[in-house]
Amino acid sequence: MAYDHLEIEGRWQRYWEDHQTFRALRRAGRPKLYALDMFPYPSGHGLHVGHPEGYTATDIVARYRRMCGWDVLHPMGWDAFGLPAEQHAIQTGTHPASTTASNVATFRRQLRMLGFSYDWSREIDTTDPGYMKWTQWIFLKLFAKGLAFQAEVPVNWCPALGTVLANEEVIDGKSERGGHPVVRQPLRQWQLRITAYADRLAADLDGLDWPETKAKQREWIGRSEGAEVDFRLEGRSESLRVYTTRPDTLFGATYMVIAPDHPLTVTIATPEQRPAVEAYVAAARSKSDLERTACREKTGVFTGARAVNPVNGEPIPVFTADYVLGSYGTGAIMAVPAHDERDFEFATRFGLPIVEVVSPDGALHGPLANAFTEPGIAVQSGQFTGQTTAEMKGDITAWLAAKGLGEAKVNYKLRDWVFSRQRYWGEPIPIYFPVRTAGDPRGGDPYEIDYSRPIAVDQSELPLRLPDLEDYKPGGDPAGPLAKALEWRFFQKDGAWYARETNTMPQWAGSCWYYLRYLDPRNDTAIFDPAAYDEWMPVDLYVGGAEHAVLHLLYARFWHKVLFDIGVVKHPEPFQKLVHQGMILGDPQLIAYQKADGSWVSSDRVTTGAGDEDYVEAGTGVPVTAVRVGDDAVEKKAGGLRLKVDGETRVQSVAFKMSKARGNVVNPDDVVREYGADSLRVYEMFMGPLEQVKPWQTAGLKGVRRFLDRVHTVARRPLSDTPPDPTTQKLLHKTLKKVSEDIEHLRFNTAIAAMMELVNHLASLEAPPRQGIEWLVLMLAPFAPHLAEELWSSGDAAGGGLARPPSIADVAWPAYDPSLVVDEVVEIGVQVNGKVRGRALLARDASEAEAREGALADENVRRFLEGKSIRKLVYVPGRILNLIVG
RNA sequence: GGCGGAGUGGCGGAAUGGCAGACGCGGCGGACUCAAAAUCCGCUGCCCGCAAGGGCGUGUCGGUUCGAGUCCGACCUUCGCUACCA
Repeated sequence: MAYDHLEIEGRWQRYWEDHQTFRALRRAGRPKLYALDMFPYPSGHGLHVGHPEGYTATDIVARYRRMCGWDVLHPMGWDAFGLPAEQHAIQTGTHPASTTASNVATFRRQLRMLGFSYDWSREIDTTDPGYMKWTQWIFLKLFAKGLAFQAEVPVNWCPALGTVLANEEVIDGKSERGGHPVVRQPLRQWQLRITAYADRLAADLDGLDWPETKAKQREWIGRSEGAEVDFRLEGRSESLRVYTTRPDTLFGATYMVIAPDHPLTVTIATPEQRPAVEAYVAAARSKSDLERTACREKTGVFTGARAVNPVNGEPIPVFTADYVLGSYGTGAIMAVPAHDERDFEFATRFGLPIVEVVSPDGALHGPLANAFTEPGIAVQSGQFTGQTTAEMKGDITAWLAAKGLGEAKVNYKLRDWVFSRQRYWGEPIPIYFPVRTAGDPRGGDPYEIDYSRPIAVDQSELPLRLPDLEDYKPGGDPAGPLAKALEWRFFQKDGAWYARETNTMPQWAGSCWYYLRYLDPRNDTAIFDPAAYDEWMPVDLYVGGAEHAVLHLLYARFWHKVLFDIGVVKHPEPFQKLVHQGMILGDPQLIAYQKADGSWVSSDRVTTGAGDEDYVEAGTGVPVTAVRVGDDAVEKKAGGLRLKVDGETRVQSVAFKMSKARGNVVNPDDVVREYGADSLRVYEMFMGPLEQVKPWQTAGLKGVRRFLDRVHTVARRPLSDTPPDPTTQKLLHKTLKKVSEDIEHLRFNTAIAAMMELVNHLASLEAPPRQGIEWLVLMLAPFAPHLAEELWSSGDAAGGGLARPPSIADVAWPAYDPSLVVDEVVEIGVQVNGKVRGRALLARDASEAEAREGALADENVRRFLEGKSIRKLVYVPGRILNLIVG
C-alpha cells in the first residue's frame, strides 16, 4: 500500500535536525570515515538530478559506517563565487551576494529534502568572509614562498567591452557578444608556480586509489625527457636553444623554427625579411589559441637567419611559424622532417630537404612518403650510425654535454596557473602596491602604481573584503571592476599612498582547500585546529564529476602539497579514494528515420553523414531526417522495435543529455513531490553502476517506488515472533552479507536487487518473522532513511510493526553468521562436451564419484551419453560437471 | 590524430573462467472489481516444436581452455577527454 511520503519524509527530516542526529563526533578507539562530496556551485537553476547521484552514494556509505560504529564526517558547503552571479548583477544591479544567498537557500532546501546525513553545523560558503579570510591566508603563504608572482600574460582583451574574455567567448577574433574586435594583449597577471610541483604531482599519483583520472592528470602534466641543444646563429653572437625529445635525430635537422612570440624572432630577422616576419608575428599575436589550432594548414615565414647544425656544421634556415609554441620548451625547435609529422608537413609545403636518419631496418629508403616517428636504427648519423634510437639518445646527449653544446632536460606541458581574474565576484587578492601621486588618487589626481613592488596585506587585516559597487560592469580598465572602487582601492599608510590589487582570484581558489575547512569551520584564529586535522584527515572517499578530473583535483593537490611543505597538513595527498559518478541522461526517446519523400528507413540502415547531426541511408547516401515517434506508434517484433504503420521499419531508442532545448530535464523537486526522496535516492542508485553513464527512466523510478511500497506493506503486517524458517534464515544472512559488501564496494545497484529479492520472499510468507523485517529495515536504512526510520519506530509491540525507539541511524548494523551463507546442497549444471544437458542436486562438497552418479540420474544427460564412453570428467565442486565423451 | 571507457533481451542492467540474462521496467495471460486504476499471481532472449526437447545467441573475426560475456590478438561501432607540447 502506498505510504504518505511527504508527511513521513518531512517529519523525519525535522527529527534529525531537532536531535542533531548527524553531528560529527570523534570518539577514541573507533575507526573513522571522512566521506566528501564535491560541493556544488549554487546556480540559479537549483539542483539537477545529477547532483543527488554522487551525494546519495556517499550518504549511503556514511550512514552504513555510522551503523557499523564508525565516526563519520560527512559535510556539505557551497562553491559560491562565480561568473553567473556577477552576470546577473550586471544585468539587474542585484548584489551578487544576495543572488548567491538566495541560490544557496534553494540548494540547502533541496539537499535537506533528500535526507542526506550531513553535519549541517559545518556548512561552509567560499564567499563568506570567515572562509575567504583563510583562502587569502593561503595565498599569502604562496606569495611568501615565491609561488605567487606577477607576469605579463597575453589575454583576450576587448576594448569595446572593456573586459578580458575567455577563449570560448571569442569567435573569429571578435567578441561573441556584440562582435567587437578582440586583441591578444599582454596583461599583468598573478600566476601560481604549480610547475615547481609538476614532478611531485605526477609521481604521487601512484599511491592513490583513483580511476582513469590519474592518466588524465599525468597527461596534463605531460612530463617528457629530452635534451636542450644550442644552435649557433651565423653572423650573430647569440645562439638559438631548442628542446627536443629526439636528440638522436639531430643529424636530420634541416631547418629550425622559432615561435612568433619568441623574444629573438624579430631580432634575428634579416633586414630584407624583417617586414614579412613582423607582419607574421603581428598576425599570430591577434589569433587566439583556438583559432590557431583550428586552422591546421601550416604557415610560416623565413627569417633570413641561418643557424649551424652543431653535429655536422651544415647551415640551416630559421623560420618562424605558429605551429611552434613560445610557451613550451625553449620556444624554438630543430625541425627533423623525416621523423616528425608536423615538420614533414611544413617541409613539404616549403620545399625543404628531408633527410632520413632513423630507419626501421638500418637501410636507406630514398624519398619518404611520410615521417617515420617510431624508434629504429640510426642512419646517416656520423659516428652514431647503427645505434638504436635508445642508445643514441643517451650517447649523443652525453656527447653534446661534453662539448658544451647541450644538456639533458626534463620538460612539462603543465604551465603556471594564471590566477587573477578581472572580475568582481571573487576573493580579493590580498596585495597592495606603492603609489606615486601628488594629490589624492581617490579624488582623481594623477597617480602611478608601482606594480613591481607587491606588498602582502598583514594577516591581521584579513579577510580583505570586497567593496560594494553601484555598477558591476567591467569599466574599460583592464584592472577589472574593483579599480572603480576608489575609496577601497587607495589608502594611506604612514603618509604614503598605496593601491590594492584589483584583480580577484579565480573560482578554483575556494575549492582548492574546502575539505580542510570542514574540519573546523568556525575557527577564527587558525585555518583549523591541528587536533581536528588528526581526527579526520585524510579524506577517505571523494565522489564527484569527472569534469573536475584535471583542473580542480590538480589545483587542490597542488595547494595541499604547499600546505604540506609548510607543515600545515600532514599527508602529502588529500584524497585517498576518488570516484566519479556517471552522467545521467534524459529519458530515452524513440527515433525513426524518414526520407524527404516521407518513406521510412530502418535505423540499422542509417549512418551519420558529413556533419554530426546529418544522417544518410547506408549504401545510397540519401539524406534522412531523425523523427521522434511516440511509444504507441511502435511495436516489438522479432529482433527489435518496429513502426506499427508498416511493421517493418526499425526504430531506435536513444537517450540524450538532459537539456532545456530537448525538454528532457528532470527536476528533483517534482520527483520528490510525486514519489518521495527515498524513491529518488534508491532509483538513482538502482539505475546501474555509479561510475556509468545512465539514462533516466521514469518507469524505472515507479518500479523503485513500488518496491518501497512493498517493503512498507510487508513490514506493517502482523509479525511472527517465532524464529525464521531455515530458508528465510539463510536468505536473510546471505542478503545481509551481500548488501554489506556491496555498500563497501559502492555496488549499490546489486545491493538493492538483493533487498528486492528478500522483500519478495518475505512477502510470500503468511506472517513474516520479526527478525526478517528488522534486518530488512536496517539494511534499507542507508538507502531509504525516511521510510526505514518510520518502519523502525512505528507500530505497536503487540503485533504489527517494529515499534523500536528512534533513531535507526544509531542502531548497530547486524552481523551475519558465515555458516549460514553457504548452501549445503547445491544445484550444478551438467555439461556433455561443454553443453549444458541437465542439472544435478548435490551436496556442496560431493565427491567426484557422487557427482558422476548424480549426473547420470538425469535422463537427458543419459540420452547424450548413449553409445559413447566418458573420456574425461571435469568436476568443480559447487560449480560444474563437464563430461567429455567420444 | 592521441588517450581512456563501453558494446549482453524491446529498455536499464546482472554474472570469483563454470547453468548467460539476477533485479527492475515494458509486454502477455490470470485473480480481484459492475468497470477501470491500484494490488496480487504466472509467463516473457530469438527460432523450431502440441510437448519432451532441440538449434542459435553477450559487436565482428581468430586464438587459449574440458569450458570464454569474462583471458589473448586483430578489427568494427560508440561515448568521453584531449588535441601542432617538438
